[in-house]
Amino acid sequence: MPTGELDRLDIAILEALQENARTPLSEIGRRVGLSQPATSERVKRLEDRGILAGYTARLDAAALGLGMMAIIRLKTTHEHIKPALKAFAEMPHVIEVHRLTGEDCFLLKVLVPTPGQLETIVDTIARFGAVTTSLVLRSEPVKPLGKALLG
Amino acid sequence: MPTGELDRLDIAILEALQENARTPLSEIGRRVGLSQPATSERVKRLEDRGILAGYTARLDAAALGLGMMAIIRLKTTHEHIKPALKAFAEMPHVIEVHRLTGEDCFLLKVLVPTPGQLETIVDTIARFGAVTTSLVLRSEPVKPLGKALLG
DNA sequence: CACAGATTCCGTTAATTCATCGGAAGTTTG
DNA sequence: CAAACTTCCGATGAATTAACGGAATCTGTG
Repeated sequence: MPTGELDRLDIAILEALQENARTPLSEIGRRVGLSQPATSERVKRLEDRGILAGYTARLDAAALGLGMMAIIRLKTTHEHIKPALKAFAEMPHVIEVHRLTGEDCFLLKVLVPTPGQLETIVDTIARFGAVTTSLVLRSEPVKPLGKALLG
Repeated sequence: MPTGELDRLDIAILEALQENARTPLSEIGRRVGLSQPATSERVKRLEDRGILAGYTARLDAAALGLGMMAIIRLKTTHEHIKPALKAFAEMPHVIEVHRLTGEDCFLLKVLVPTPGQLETIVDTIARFGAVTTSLVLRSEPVKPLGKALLG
């Protein structure tokens, strides 16, 4: 069979695990119509295929005192890219780094406890180029990508 | 003690669970120097406090045929905000929605299998205002936010 | 058409992991 | 100083997962 084939059951299992990675396999199996061993085997196969890349805890940033999220865009020149990446890696509040096409070279997602911390980060990054910072007023809950697989 | 206090052990436990939410509690306990029941109790307390908000599977979007990530920014006017949010909720490829301060009102993260799908999404969103789309060339691995808690 | 090989499933059972309990040690409160 | 509280541990029972052997189905081939 081709590598990338997922049937309904696989998708349902992935959805269940994305919603709650601690749902017992017997419970998932019951929902999708499989026994616990069969469900276990499918999960293992999904892991082996690299589709299921791992399991992670969802932390509440606000409850951790990181109540402020910001998006930082950086427009810079080629020679700054490597040093910038290195600097980002060393900033614990920078939780996502994306290299982009278009006007801006990088888009960062940062979580900070205070505006002062954000200022420090922005100042550091501004050494590499032109920075645009936006506060996140509200985020919708991140969507599980089950439905995106059916199209 | 005040609600929001986390000691070294809590942070270590959260880090371990973020790295792999399926690590046995006995193993986590061994690493941080606690028994399995004590570790279990701390995890439960973190859950009750809302700090540990859940557990989720990490899926490999590329392996799922969603190899193209894009960032879409939308600049629009007040009356479009609610309908836009509703529309975003119905688009399975839109996996993150952030409302921003500044020039742009929304920032979206989308995962699509093909450029054609991206075009469809951009066209739909452009009905609400001015759209700026950037392809993501590369993403650094998302950083666990353990170190961000120490400062 | 039959038959080997492969795949995927099930039921059973062993191994692992988790939840619960009673009690000890240390801290805070009155 | 004692009572109440917290957090820990070890032990044990409950739940979950992993590892079988065998049945059913599908695939390709002589």
